[in-house]
Amino acid sequence: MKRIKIKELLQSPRIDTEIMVKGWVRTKRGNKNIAFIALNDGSTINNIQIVADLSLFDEALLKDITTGACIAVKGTLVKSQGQGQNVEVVASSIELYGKSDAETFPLQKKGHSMEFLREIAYLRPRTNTFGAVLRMRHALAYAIHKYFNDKGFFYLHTPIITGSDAEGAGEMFHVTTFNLSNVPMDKSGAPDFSQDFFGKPTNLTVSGQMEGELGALALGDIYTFGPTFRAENSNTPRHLAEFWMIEPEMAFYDLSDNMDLAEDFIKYLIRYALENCMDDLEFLNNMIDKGLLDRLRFVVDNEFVRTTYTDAIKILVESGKKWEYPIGWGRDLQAEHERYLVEEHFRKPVILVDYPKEIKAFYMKLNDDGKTVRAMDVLFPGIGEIIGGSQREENYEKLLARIRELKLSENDYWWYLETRKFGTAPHSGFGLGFERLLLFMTGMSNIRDVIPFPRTPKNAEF
RNA sequence: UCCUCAGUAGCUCAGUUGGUUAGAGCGGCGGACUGUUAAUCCGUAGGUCGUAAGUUCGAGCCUUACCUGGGGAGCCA
Repeated sequence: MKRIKIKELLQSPRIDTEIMVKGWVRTKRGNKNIAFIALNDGSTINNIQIVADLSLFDEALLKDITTGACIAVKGTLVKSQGQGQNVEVVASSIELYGKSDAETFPLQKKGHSMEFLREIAYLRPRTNTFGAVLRMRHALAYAIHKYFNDKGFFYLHTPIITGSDAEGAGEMFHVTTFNLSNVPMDKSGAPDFSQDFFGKPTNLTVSGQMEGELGALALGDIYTFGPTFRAENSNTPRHLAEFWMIEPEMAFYDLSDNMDLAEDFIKYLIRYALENCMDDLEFLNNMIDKGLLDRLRFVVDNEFVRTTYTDAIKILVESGKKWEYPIGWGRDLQAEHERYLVEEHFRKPVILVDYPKEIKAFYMKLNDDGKTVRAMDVLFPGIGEIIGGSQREENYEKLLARIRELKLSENDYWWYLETRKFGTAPHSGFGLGFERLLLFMTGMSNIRDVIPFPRTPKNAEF
C-alpha cells in the first residue's frame, strides 16, 4: 500500500478507505483499552489522530510508541467521534521504524524556550514552530523565483568565492588552502598569496551585486539568490555570519522604477504566503505573535510612504523628541530614528530616498544637486531596514571620480569600470535579506530561529 | 565590540538579612481510569546550584576573573 501524506489526507479525506500514513509521534494518550496517537509527518502543521484498540496490538509495541518515535500505520480513515478533529485513522497495523527513548528524548509536549531549541537544532524541525517556519521559508523561496521568472528576470549565479572587496562592505571570511601554521611569506614578511590556491587573496562573498550588474547589462533583468557571508562580530537578533540575500538588478530602471519593483515584490511575497501558508501563519499568529496576520494584511493593503532623507530629517527635528543619537543633515539615521518614522510618524512602511553621498556606497548615482545620491532604503516596522538599493552610477568619469575621491583601489574595480566604457546604461537594483524578510513574515523575534542552522560569532555547531 | 540582565533537576522557574537535609510545576518511571485533545488522578526517582579562585566559623546567596545565553546599541541585510 502506498503511503499518503497527512496534508493530502486532510485536504481531501476519503472516509472509510484503507490508507497508510508514516510519521513521528507527537503525543500518545489514552487508557487501558484505547490509545490516541497524534502523528505528524512534516507535510503540514496538522496532525492526524491514530486510534489504536489496545486488544489488537502487542503490549511491547505500544510501549515503544512514545513521543518522537517514527511509525507507519495502516488503517481505515473514519469520521472522528471526538472533538478537535474531523477525521482519524483506526489502526489495523502499526510498524515501528524508530524508537525514541522517552527518558532522553529532549522534546516535550509542552513548549520549550527558543534558546533551548537552538541547542538541539538537529531536532527542532520536529516542533510545530520550526516546522511552520521552515515550510514558510521554502514557500517564500519558491515565491521569489516564481515572481522574478514570471516577470522575465533571469536567475544569475554569482560567485561565492570572490577576489574582489565588493564595496568594502564589512569584514570578510578568507578562503585559502594554506597550512595556517606554516604560511609562505614574501620578502616583506606578508603572506605570499601567489602560492595560494587562486594565486591571490580570496574571500567569501559579501554581495553578488557587482557581478549582478554585469548580468543586467547583458540580459536586461536578473536576480541573484544565494548565501552571503559577513565576518563581523555582530551579536544581535538581526545578524548572521551566513545569510541568504536576494539581489535583483535591472537595466533601464531609474530609482522610481526600482521603488515600484521593491514594493510590488514584497507585497507579492506576503500575498503568496497568505494564499498558500495559512495553516502555518495561523499557528504562528496564535503562538508566536498575535499581531502577525493583521500586520501582513496591513502591509499588503497600504501604499508605502515615499519621502526624501532631507524631509525625514526635518520630521525628526520637528518631532521635538529627545534622541540618544543626534540628528542632523549628513548624519546617518539610527535605529531609534527609523523606528520613529515607521512606527510613530507614518505608521506605514517607508521608503527613504536621496541620501547624502557621504553615508552611502561609491557606486550610487549622484543627483544633480551634487550632494545626494539615488539611494533607497525600505523601512519596516519591527525590523528596520529590510531593503537597501539604489540607481547605479552609469557614467564612467563620475564613477571613477567617486572611487578616487574615496581613495578606493581602482585596480580592484577594473572590470566593474569596464562595463561603463562599453555600452553603459542606466540601471538600478536592491538587496533583500531573506532571513530579515522571514522575521517579518513569521513573527519570530530572533534571526537565528528562521534559518535551519544559524552561523553566528562563536557558533558553528551542526 | 560596548551597555545591561541572567545561568539552581531533562525543561521552565522559586529559593527570605549568608545558617542544619536546596523546592515547585512540567517531563520521566510505576499505578488508576471505557474516546483522549498540552487528558486527568495517586505515587516515585532525579541536583558538583555555569567554571575557577577568594571573603567567612559557615556561600545557591557576598567579591573578582572567565565561559555561555537573553535584551539593547554599534556595524549592517
